[in-house]
Amino acid sequence: MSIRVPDGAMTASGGGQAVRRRMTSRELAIWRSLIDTTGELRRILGAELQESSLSAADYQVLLPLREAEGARMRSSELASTIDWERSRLSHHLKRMERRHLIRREDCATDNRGAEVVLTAEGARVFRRATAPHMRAIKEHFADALTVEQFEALADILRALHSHRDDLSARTGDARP
Amino acid sequence: MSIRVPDGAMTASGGGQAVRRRMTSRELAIWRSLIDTTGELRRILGAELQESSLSAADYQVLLPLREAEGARMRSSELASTIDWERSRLSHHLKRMERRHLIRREDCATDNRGAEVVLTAEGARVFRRATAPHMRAIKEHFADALTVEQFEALADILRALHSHRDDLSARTGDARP
DNA sequence: ACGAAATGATTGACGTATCAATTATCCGGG
DNA sequence: CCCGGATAATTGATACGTCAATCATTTCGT
Repeated sequence: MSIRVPDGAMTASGGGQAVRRRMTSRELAIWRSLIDTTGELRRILGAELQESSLSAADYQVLLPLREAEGARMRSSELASTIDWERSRLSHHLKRMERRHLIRREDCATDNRGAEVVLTAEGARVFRRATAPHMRAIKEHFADALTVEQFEALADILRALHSHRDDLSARTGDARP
Repeated sequence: MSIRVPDGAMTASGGGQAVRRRMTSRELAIWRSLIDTTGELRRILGAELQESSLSAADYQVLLPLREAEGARMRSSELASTIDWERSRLSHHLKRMERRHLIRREDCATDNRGAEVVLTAEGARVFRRATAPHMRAIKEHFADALTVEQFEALADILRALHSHRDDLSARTGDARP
């Protein structure tokens, strides 16, 4: 295994024109492994969080809410902070409100708007979930890698980001 | 690139005892970036596949089915091939059958069993989806990385795998 | 000041994922 | 032979994500 790749020219991230060579089966295998592995990590971490009666989605919502001034945020601001579609957030807040983790109030300065407020219950559940969640991330992810691997991964993620930016700049489709 | 690793003590993957140090905020940030980035890639690739009227899940099911002898497989074999829970597969097959992508037949040698059969329609849709899907993976993923980054990523995924194996060996919980 | 376009947020429909429970069949020990 | 446990697969309940459509309010151009 491990084929010598001619590396025809450039790999985007800074390069100009499109890349012509075909994807190798090794690259494809790495892609699949990446998707499978991160998928499994998601699943495991989600299951661990569940023991604190929170889903990964709940956690994502509660995290910025907890940091916010007065533990409250405009719904749309929250959506853009965690990069969710508005409707997704709306559905999710409904479920979280039913469980008394958050509360929705009308916004004083804009009658269309809604404010999401962290409840005492929500804060309590979140606080209890944090340490075990961090421990789980450490156990299943951070403890697996060397310092060098972390740096390499950060580099790879940077490359993927800037590639994505290049692509959306080229086609001019920033998704709302 | 390719740094000599001092291998200070252990980073699980082969090491014995637990690691005591806390997770750094940088490691946490890399974790979040990994999850976000792969999540977005999933989303993008899923949306692209949709244009061929397939979901990512459909594709995962159809891929091994297409390779199989006679384009048919025992349901449980399919499940373990793609590492899905049986009930997940069952639900999904019901939906795919409704769309005439697959068909279910009784198994001749085991009356409990079911065989999943790829239909002509299923084969056709899958065939048409393949090339655009590969192109999308290349465009959004493979084209972003250098050869060195691919090798580093493969190495990282290997480390995560063997770490997971260590963990489940230690706690003896192979998930069924 | 008025009406059209933009904005903030919600809803309904549908597909998908997970868990627990259920049904039907197979198989091996007594 | 037959009974109990293992195995194959499905079902129902519930939570989650996406899309398109909707509704109310605000903003802006003229």
